[in-house]
Amino acid sequence: MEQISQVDVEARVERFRQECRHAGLSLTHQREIIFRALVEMHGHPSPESIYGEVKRQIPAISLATVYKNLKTFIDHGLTREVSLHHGALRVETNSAPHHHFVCVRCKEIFDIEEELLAPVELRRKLPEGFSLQRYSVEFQGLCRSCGEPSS
Amino acid sequence: MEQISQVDVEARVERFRQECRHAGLSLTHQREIIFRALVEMHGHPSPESIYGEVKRQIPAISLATVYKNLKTFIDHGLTREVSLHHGALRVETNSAPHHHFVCVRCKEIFDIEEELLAPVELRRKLPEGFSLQRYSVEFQGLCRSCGEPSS
DNA sequence: TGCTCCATTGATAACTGTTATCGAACGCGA
DNA sequence: TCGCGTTCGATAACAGTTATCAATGGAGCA
Repeated sequence: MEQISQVDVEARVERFRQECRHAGLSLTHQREIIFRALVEMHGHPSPESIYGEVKRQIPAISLATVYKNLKTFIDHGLTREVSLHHGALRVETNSAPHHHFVCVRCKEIFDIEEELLAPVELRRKLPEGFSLQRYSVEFQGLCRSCGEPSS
Repeated sequence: MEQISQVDVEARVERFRQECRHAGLSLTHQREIIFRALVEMHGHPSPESIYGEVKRQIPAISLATVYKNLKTFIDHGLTREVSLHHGALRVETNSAPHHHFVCVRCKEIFDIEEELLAPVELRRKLPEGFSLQRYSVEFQGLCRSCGEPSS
C-alpha cells in the first residue's frame, strides 16, 4: 500500500490527457486536478474525500463538479468503481452459497451456482492478521438481454 | 431461477422461528410476514420491493418496520446482503487488476494483488447469452484490527 | 488572435434511500 | 392476567447523489 511514484502519476496523467482528447472531452483545469488527486490518493476514496483533496487546490470547486467528472471518468474507463452494486441495499433470497454475475449495462445481478466453479486457490497466504470467513466471485459482463445485437 | 417450493418455504420459516426464539427476538406477525415474503421472492429484492409485497398482507405496515427487520435478519444471519459495500460510491486508485478483501465488521476494503490467486476455473460454461468481460474475487472476513482479541 | 459554439462549471434545489425519534401497541415470561 | 421490554407505525431528519440553469471557458476555425 505504498505511495505511487511521481513518475507513475505523470504517466497516468499523460495517458489521461490523451484519452480525453481521443474521447472528445475538454481538458479543463478542474478535470485534470480531480484526476490527479484520484491517482495520488490510495485505497478506495469516496467522492467526498476526493472533493476535500481537490478543494485544497481549487477552493471554489463544486462538489457537483467532482461527481460529474468521476462519472465521466468511469464512463470512459479512466477509473473503475469498486462495486457495480453500491447503490441500494439488496438482500439474498437464495440461501445456498453462490456467486454473482453482474451486467455492466443494466446492473442486474444473476446468481451463479457455486459448483459451476472450481474452488478458488490461493498461491500464498493472505496477509498476516486477516482471517477469511468466505469468498465469492463476481463476474462482470453483458447479460443475455444487454448482449443482444438488437439492443 | 424457478420458484422455491412451498415445502422449502415452510422449512425456512420454521427454522426462522427457532432462530428467533434462540436469539431472544420476539416473534411478531410483521416479522414473520416479512421473512416469508423474502423467502418467497426470488433474486435480490430491495427493501422497497419487499415492502410492496408485505403490504399486500399487512396494508398498515410501515416501511421503517421492513428496514428494521431486514437489518435484524442480516445481523442474525437469517439472510445476507448481496454486497457488503452497497453504501456510497468508491473509486479505485489501483489501476492494476486485483481482488478485494472486505472486513465484515468495519467494512474496510483491502486490495489483494491478482497474482496471489490462481486463475479461477469454470467447470462448465456460463449460461447461454452471457458474455464475460472480467471477474474479481471478494474475500470476506476480519481485518487485522478487527480480528485482534483486544477489540 | 479573436470569435463562436458547445461542453463544462458552480450554486443550489430536489430526490432517493435510509435511519432516528417517540409515543402506542404487543409478545412473552411470571 | 399483569407488567416489562421489544417492536411497531408515523414521520422527521439525514446522507449521498443528481438535476437545473445561468455563467464561464476550452477548442476549432476564420
